[in-house]
Amino acid sequence: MMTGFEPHDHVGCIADAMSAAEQRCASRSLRLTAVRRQVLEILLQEHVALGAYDILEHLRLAGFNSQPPVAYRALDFLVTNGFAHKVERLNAFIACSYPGETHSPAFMICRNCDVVAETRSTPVKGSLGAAARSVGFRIERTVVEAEGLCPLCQEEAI
Amino acid sequence: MMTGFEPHDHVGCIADAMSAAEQRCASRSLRLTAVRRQVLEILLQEHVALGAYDILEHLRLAGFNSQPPVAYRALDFLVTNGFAHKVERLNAFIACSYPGETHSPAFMICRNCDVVAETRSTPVKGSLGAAARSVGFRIERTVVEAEGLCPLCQEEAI
DNA sequence: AATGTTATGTAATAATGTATCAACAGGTAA
DNA sequence: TTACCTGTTGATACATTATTACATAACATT
Ligand SMILES: [Zn+2]
Ligand SMILES: [Zn+2]
Ligand SMILES: [Zn+2]
Ligand SMILES: [Zn+2]
Repeated sequence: MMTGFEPHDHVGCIADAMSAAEQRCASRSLRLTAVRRQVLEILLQEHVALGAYDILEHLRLAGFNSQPPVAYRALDFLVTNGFAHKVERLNAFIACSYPGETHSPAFMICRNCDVVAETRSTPVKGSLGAAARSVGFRIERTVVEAEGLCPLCQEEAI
Repeated sequence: MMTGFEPHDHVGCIADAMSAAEQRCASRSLRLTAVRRQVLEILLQEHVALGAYDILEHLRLAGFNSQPPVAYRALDFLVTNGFAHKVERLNAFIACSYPGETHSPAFMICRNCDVVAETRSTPVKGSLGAAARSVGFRIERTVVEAEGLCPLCQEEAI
């Protein structure tokens, strides 16, 4: 059930995510405008994280003549509403692999090929949560990212 | 044993860290040069994360006429050798609270007052480690950061 | 239609991070 | 000593990432 490293039906993967986004926006009366839809599609094309300026390039190829704030706003919308995440380690963005389910994402980032896989994490249940409780820190959001080598790049490295 | 949120002997906290750094550098034949020492002292002054350009300002106040690469190089040295960490969420750096012990750090970041507390994490033992094993991803380094409200800022918010 | 709200367009700028190369200092080995 | 190697520093320029500010446009409510 891991996207990213394992091969999978990527066309379906994209279609599912888009229709999930449609429905979710409809039911919450969020406006999935042209720019936002386009940015989400761009992110869904690949399981790598794209920088805001990568997004901008793709937007221009798609006929939008956009400046940086346009990309950042669309990304902010997608992140805020759970359709995408920011990968802090890369200052870049990636489509969510589990849209519709509220969750704390965790990422595995291959330092060689830049593929990113998302999984769900439960950081509040682990040592971090214990530390937070012991000092009275109230966790609102967590960033959990692992950097390393994906299965394919491990083979190559041999 | 948590620095950052809890009051503590900060002068001793700084002195301990500096002498630990001295010894460690001596025993490993690492060169704790003037710039590196100064940057570490700057970081140790406060339990907040400082950006590279904040460091540069402090360096200039201390009589160094330094350009960006100087700060980044010194920070890289400190991070590589375990004297400091980068807080990815903030694109900023903080002195290590557990120097001398190799560890995976985790941070609690107050979104209101910017105080950062470091604790140790064991991400490989939790759900992230399980996910990594199940797909064959080899973790080399982890980023674990929690954003929220520190005890003091929770009180204020009432 | 009038109004308030949300989203977009655009220019300029700020903040963060790198590449490059010359100069310099310490150690090592003829 | 001299020559050489290595790591560190100084300095300029450049590249990337992110935000501010303000004007315009689209949408919703009355
Ligand atoms: Zn997700
Ligand atoms: Zn890889
Ligand atoms: Zn540490
Ligand atoms: Zn606080």
